[in-house]
Amino acid sequence: MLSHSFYIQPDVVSLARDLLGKRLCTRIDGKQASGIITETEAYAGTTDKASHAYGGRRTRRTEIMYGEGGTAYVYLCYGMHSLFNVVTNIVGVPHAVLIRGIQPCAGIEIMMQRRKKVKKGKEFSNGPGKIAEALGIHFSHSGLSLTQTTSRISAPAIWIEEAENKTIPNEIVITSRIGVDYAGQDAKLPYRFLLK
DNA sequence: CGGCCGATCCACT
DNA sequence: GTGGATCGGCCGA
Repeated sequence: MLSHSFYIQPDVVSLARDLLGKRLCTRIDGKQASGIITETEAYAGTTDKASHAYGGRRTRRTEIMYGEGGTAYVYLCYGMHSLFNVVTNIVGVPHAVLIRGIQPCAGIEIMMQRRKKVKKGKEFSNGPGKIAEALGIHFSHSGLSLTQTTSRISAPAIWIEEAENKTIPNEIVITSRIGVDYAGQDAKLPYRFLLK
């Protein structure tokens, strides 16, 4: 499991890149599931027009981002999708990384069950709403620690760990972020990272 | 309190 | 490529 020190790194953009190839795991409703992170986006806090925390905006929803790095920021989008983000940096700096894609690893059966509307053969983990649904992550999980054990179980409900396979830098594709046209010039920033 | 909108997904053409 | 689903959050009055 990645340690607290990983999440409090000051550069959210390089941290987003470094999350590629790591394994995102959940143990929710007694079911374990995991996948290798294949797509991320960095959201750079108060100076980033695409961020919910742009301009220092603080609300009950965004308050989670102002907390210590290493917690989950999950919010409802379009009235029906939960989007999972990793909060980074120190208290008071509202940086976050949106997880947009995984390659299913363990618990594929339960993930397909959770995404049962999708016909067989269709992709079911290549978008931020899809991966949260497949992994059982809900916006009510916002604020959960990714590093601290809760109650008697041996791991958090959601955590990230190193994977065996090595990420090769030249297999990483960098583009602008998706769905943030409202952010003006900031929509063009090279803050999206994908594994080929 | 009313109204608008969104870090999306899916079905259909 | 287009449009509908669907509702919490945010803002202005």
